[in-house]
Amino acid sequence: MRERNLAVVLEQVVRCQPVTRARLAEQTGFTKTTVSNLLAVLEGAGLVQDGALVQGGERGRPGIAVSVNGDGAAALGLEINVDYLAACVLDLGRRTRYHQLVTFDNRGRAPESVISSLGRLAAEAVAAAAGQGLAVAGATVALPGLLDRENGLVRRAPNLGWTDVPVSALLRDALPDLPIPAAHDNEANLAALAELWFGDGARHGGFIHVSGEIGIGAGIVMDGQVLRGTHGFAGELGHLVVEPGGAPCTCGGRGCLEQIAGQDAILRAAGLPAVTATTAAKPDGPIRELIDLLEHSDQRALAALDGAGRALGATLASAVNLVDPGAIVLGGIFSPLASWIRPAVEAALGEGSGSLRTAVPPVVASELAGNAAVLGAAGVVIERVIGHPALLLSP
Amino acid sequence: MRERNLAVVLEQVVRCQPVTRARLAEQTGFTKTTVSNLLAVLEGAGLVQDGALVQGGERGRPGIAVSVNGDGAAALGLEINVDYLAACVLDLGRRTRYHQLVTFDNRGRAPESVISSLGRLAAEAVAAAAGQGLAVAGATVALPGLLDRENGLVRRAPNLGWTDVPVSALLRDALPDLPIPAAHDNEANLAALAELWFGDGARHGGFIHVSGEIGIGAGIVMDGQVLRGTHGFAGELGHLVVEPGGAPCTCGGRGCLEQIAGQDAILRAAGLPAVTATTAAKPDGPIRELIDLLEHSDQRALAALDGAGRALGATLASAVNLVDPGAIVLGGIFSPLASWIRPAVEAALGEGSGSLRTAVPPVVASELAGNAAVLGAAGVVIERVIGHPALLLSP
DNA sequence: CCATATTAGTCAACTGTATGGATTAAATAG
DNA sequence: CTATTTAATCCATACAGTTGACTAATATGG
Repeated sequence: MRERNLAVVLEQVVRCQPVTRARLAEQTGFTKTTVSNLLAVLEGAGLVQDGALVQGGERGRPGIAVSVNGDGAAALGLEINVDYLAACVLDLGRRTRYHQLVTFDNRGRAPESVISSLGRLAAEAVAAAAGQGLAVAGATVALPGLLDRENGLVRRAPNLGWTDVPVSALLRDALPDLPIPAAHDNEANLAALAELWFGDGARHGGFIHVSGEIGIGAGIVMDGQVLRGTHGFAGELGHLVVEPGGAPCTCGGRGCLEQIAGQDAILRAAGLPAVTATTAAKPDGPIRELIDLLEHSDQRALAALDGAGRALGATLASAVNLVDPGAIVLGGIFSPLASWIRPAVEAALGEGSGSLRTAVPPVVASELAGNAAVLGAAGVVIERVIGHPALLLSP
Repeated sequence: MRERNLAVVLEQVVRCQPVTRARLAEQTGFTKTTVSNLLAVLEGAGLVQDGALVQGGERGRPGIAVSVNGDGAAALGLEINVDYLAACVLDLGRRTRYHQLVTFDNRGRAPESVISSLGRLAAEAVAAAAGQGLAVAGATVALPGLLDRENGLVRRAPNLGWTDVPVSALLRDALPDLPIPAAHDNEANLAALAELWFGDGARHGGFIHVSGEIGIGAGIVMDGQVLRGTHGFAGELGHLVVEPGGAPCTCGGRGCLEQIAGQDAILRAAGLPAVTATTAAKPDGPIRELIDLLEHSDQRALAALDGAGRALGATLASAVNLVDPGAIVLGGIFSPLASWIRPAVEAALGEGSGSLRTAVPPVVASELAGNAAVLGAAGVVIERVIGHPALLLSP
């Protein structure tokens, strides 16, 4: 019970950053006494902080500004991807306090080896955080591939070449011991959550975050949560069929969106060499070359993006009819390409989504681009701390 | 706090029907004393009942079987549809205690008039329930059309001819006053929930319930809840595009599934006259005629269902990739037609859903058919009572 | 047939947590 | 300088669930 109420108060503090105890009492429905007591506990755990005096009304005693303690607990986000490992540390105020990206060709390397490298990266991050007076509360790892979270397995990560890898166990061994047990989740899901917590996804209620990478994934966020599906495989937007009987796809089907609007397909259509593995936001990747072409109004490149956009929009129309999102967020490689791809997406989306709905959801570009997944991973820890502050009490 | 704990205990009682206090204590984590106290409160409210003695282990004192009181509170489900009004009363044991369906051509009638007829039906149902010693705790109304539940409006119900009707207010006036305030929801959503609570949808984890009526709607159930979408318009499966540039649809688009696998399209393809409004499970409707043809292996009819099934399956493949349901449940007109349509659905579904997933979700026929929506409506009340038993305490 | 083990349920004292009303603290208005 | 308003805290109280001992009802085994 205490646990729940601590969470309620802490959530309210986070939402309204500098608040007085009196206002918290109004908002939460607790008495001022209770709020004071709960805040005392949270302050003891280093989660909140008293600040300057603030006068609320016209006259009367000024209140004490309570805010989240930016120098107490911190969250560690980690990411394993095809050609890099990444780590970031966020404080509870959601500011980035440390960020590290190490290029690393992980294809074919043994999972144990990759994860122990990740462990070293994590240890560095924890040390760096400690140097800034931050105590890392927990970590989450972003992984590319299909996960079986119940059993702690990576079912298949085609781009890493992993099959049925017991990540949970490996991570337990490799990561430093932290108060909150380590978690892991799909890259696309975490990127979508990052959009919710750090981008402006929250303004739209629910949304679909489209991650363009080698494949095309989507994270569907509704009511502040990712839609996972019964087996955790929801959001496979890239394998919706756009051209029945079209080009064969790695999934075994034909005419999947991925084959038409995926990174390789776009590059090929634009006359650039396709690459087998690349990161979305890399400043010098093939996407950079593509953008150069686009900025010089290269006709082939423009046509490539128009075609991809139309396919993507038509597919999203299906998703909109099924899921009714408040917005479509273009992430991954689609984020830097948004100016060129958005018009076609919007056009196709408008044609395909029923006129019954008042308005077609707006299509916006993510501002997080390549860092979305790591940020989301750290965000999970932050949400965890806020939702269960009792985990950080007492030894 | 008490409220929550009452709900926890009651939920457990419902789940394990006859249970002893000792077992409840184990399952809920409360002490035996606490369970006893909470049960005393619930018994006072007429929600649970002590039964016969039951011996649990090999030896030792036998426990008292606690079960839901089937003769205490009851739930009223109501439905407004194009050509009928319906009401049903369920007890907390989920048994149907009263059921009434009145044929009524509601097209064009003023909403006030329809709702006051519904009010009379509701009053009869409450009286009938009282005659059986049941106290109706609340009611929910199933409506065909797009709802704005926040503002209590029917936005559009094309088949009823309603636009922006303030149902909430009208219902408040027309329905008898009950301890739990009346609610309303979309027909398709409630049918899906009925499948969850009264069919065997629960076994599959999450599922998509496809309602074939004049149009084709779907209720997506995940984690025991309906996926509503940001504006409450999720599940518009019938307006996913199957044939780009195909036949124009009432929604303004072209080639929507509804135009290929909807009731009218199937009837037409089978060589039967299309009808503008009919209820799925009516024993003497045009669907009955269609089934007659099918049972006599009429080639045109068989081909019609094969074609509709392939279109439906292809569309569902998109839905499966996006939402990852544990099963597809065929409801509405698809339920009686399941034997003939299922093979094509399964075939198309198998082709279109990515091979990444281990298994394509099973396609099953709903056993509830036409009554699903009313049952779901009553089910909502039952869930409400179980989730907030405190609402039925004290005056 | 009776003692013992075993399981179910209740009773009485205890503890933790939030509430309510009064109190102290710090500002502005006149 | 006093009255008023708002903020925060103090202290006694009530509620709810826990703890551990106790009673009740059955089966086992000598």
